[in-house]
Amino acid sequence: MPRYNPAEIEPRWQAYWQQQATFATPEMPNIDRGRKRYILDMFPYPSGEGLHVGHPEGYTATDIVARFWRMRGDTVLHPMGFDSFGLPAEEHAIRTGEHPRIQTQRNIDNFTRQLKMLGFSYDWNRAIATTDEEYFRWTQWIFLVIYDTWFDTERGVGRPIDELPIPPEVVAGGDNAVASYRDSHRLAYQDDALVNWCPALGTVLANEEVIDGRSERGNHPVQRIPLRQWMLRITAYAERLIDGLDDLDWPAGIKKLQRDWIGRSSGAEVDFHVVRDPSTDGDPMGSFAEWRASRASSGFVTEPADDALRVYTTRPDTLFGATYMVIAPEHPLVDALTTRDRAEEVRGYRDRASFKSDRERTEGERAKTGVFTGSMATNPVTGKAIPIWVADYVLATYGTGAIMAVPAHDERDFEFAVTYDLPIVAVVEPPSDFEKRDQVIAGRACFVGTGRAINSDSFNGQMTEQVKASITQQLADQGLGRAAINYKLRDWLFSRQRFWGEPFPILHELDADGNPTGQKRGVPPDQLPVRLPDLADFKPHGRPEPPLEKADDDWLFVRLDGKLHKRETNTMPQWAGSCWYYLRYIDPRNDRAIVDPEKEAAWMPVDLYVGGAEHAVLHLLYSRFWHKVLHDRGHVQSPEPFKRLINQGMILGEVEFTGYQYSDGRWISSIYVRRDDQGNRIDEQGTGLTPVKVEDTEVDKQGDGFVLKSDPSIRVDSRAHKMSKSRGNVVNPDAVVREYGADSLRLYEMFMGPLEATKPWSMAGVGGVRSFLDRAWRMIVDDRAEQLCLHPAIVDSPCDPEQARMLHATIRKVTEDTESLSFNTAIARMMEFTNFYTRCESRPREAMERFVVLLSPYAPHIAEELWFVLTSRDTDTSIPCVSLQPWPAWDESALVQSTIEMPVQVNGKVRGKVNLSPEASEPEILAIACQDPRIASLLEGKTIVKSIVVPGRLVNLVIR
RNA sequence: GCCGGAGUGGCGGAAUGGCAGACGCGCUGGAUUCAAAAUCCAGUGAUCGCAAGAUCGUGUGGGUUCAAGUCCCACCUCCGGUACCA
Repeated sequence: MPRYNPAEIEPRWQAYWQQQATFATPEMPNIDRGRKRYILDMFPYPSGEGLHVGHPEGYTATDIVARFWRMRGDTVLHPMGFDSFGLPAEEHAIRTGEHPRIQTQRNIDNFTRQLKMLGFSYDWNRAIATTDEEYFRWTQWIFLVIYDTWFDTERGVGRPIDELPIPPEVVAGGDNAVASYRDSHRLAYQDDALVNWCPALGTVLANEEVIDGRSERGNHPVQRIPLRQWMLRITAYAERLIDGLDDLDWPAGIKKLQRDWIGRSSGAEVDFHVVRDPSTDGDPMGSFAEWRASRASSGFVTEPADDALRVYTTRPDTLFGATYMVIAPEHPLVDALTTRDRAEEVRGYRDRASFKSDRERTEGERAKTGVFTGSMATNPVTGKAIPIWVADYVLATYGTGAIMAVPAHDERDFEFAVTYDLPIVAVVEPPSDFEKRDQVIAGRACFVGTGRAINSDSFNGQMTEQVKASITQQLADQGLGRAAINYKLRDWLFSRQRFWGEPFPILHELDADGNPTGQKRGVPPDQLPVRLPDLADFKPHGRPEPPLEKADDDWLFVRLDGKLHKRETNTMPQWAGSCWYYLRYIDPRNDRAIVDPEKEAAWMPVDLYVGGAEHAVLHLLYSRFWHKVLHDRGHVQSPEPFKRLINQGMILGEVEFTGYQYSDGRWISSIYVRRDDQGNRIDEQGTGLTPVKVEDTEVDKQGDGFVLKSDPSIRVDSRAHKMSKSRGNVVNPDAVVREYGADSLRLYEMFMGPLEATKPWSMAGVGGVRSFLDRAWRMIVDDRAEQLCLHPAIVDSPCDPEQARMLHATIRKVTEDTESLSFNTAIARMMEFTNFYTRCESRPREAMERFVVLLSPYAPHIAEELWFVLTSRDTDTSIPCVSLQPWPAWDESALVQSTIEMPVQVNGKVRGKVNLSPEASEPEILAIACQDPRIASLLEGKTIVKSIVVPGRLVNLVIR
């Protein structure tokens, strides 16, 4: 019996596509550039759990778009690959001793099987994995490009390191001085950074991988320790990364997220001269010279005057109100500024602050704490001495690590000043409608807005913006300050102490005794890739030292140009491979370059990029940064990698009903509603408020919420949650395909709602789209016949006008909705089509054929099978499969109706409907509307004050 | 706290300022069946009414408009992100 049987149809057509290479992409889009489409998915990390139903959501969307544009005659590049370096494979290796490569390959195979099972039209010949040596060879090569680049701030571009101008005094210092000068300008450099060391994971993490002082992965505690790390100077590209966003067709929210993450602010740097407090007899415990030296090594461009403490502020206009200063506990000048009598207290405070995790610092009330250093500084405009405090509400890593505190106009400073009884001087007059205006002026409240300057000498009366400019200018004239721009973005901590990552292509020079000379160099490109060594033991040793240190000497030591070198043993973070994979798909087997320049110019940029919003800042910012470096160095033509971006929404688990017992205005207990093996209900009293699962059939609507049918005192809350193993609400795509078929899974995920919305799963909904496919099948196939053959209602005669209207309106709606990625409404329209035509006793073949073509990007397997039946392809082998059919066009003339129904409103309420010709003129429409008996009776005895006729839509009569 | 996004039937959702609830799920009734499944047909926002129909209805309160789910103002709730960035 030829019933619709996806289990039989789907593997057969998948094999056919593979055999016929239906979706192979040409090397070059050999037609004009406007007709190429690069449609990209965020490639998955191949986890041991296999595909999650969230993956096929974005993948189906791009697959529909790819198939749609192919059918419209464009040349489409639609590839897939695997982001296969990553922690879980290494953790598995540590647990089992099995090499990560083996498990990774197994997972890739499983993912590939699952992706093929869903019928995606990827060009599998272009598949890549970031763990392939031939792939990471080029990841290493790009690192060498970054290492070989410095950022020319004057021109705003990255340039080769040998074009870096060397100041004469550096040249005078000899080769080593020149080398370290260059190193300090490279986009990839080593630095002693305060890093997030996670003892449980045995690695250092990026700021982005730490959430509330715990690791994003595994939720382990994270400590801050200083360690020599590789950094990428992404901050040099901050401005370019902001500017580049303008031309991108990305969701406004994501652009804003990136802008805020980069966090550009403009203001001024101000130098405060430091004086000792004459009331204390202490001398400083460190020297300014030492401090200046330490700042120089961390890349400061200009140095403050000898005895100056430099701050950054966005509000230089409030300088007259700066009544004290604060430096971060980690500020290098803390010792130098601390007087002997304050030493013990300051050291105690600093130690406490360093032991606090980020979580503790930000937890709870966040009450401001701090200690006085004993030193004073001179406010450069008032000339008054103001105290310098140490407090952990000032961050060492932003600005200069020190601030001028203006308690009258900054809420944090205000809070601190109140706590420690520091003076508060208002210098900006709040507008008259500001509630606490008088309290602000009296120094008893805080105002952060802008206004007219007061208590500011010659600046009094000027508006904030003007004062900012004038004070900055005055400070610059006196050499005490200058306009400055700051970014929240920090340089990218790029090394990891892991085994399962790309080794750095860097060699450290050793002297005759085997000690590092401090000189390093890149591995010559012809010696790439630097492969991972064979390790017998993957276990971390609990020290912040990379596992590759355990490698054999053969791997570890390299003789090059007569000198012995030790390899860098850190590995790159998982982001590295995903930073440029979109380029490799264009030319995946090229062994001379990352990508052929001609092909890159022809295919880039990516026209549509679909993936989860969790990558809004990290992956998408890192990728853009690498792309811009490659662009500056002439390796790619496109300035930006991803022209259009769409974030698919998260898929939640099925809606759960949860019951609570509520009494006397509070929760008294939770009620467990469960069933035993025999299906009998078990009730038990709990003590806490443990969530209680309730069957939805036991729930009754009452008022605003739900109650349990059997016991209305039990309130029921309905809500969908994130899918998680612990909640047991994870949906497995394999199981869905087994029960309903891949086409149903694809169609359901697109039918759930808008692509970008968060939406809960519903297995009944999958059944719904499956029954649509069943109906579509029975519309065309005679499922009662013995053989696979056409339904007897299929006829060769043309459509009647009504059928033609349905057909062409459907073509139009599906075309427009597919273009705008409104897949849910396109599917709804195809359902209407099917409902209409299954009621027709004769179904013209032309309508059926075009419908199947429309369906094919959405449900490609059943479409191929129905196309096969409709076109008798078994007898006429010249007919190509439906995936290669041209997309149908609609005929406007078929959409024209002889009469249309028009609602007639009286005073804005619909009171009747009239049928009339679409060409009727306004007076005609009005006349017909007033003749309608119901309308006429309402008009009796009234006058029409106004009448609105919207041709083709409605009539509204305003009467009195 | 701040920044995004969203609040529409029992549920997922649809609606260029122009008939609110397309399409699907669920539910109710009917046909078919020995029976069930499957399928097909009809109904399904609420209230009132035998009916024709009437009134109310898109988180809350105001406003603009002939006309508001849609635009404006204020507020509430939920979800996501972020966290002392001077």
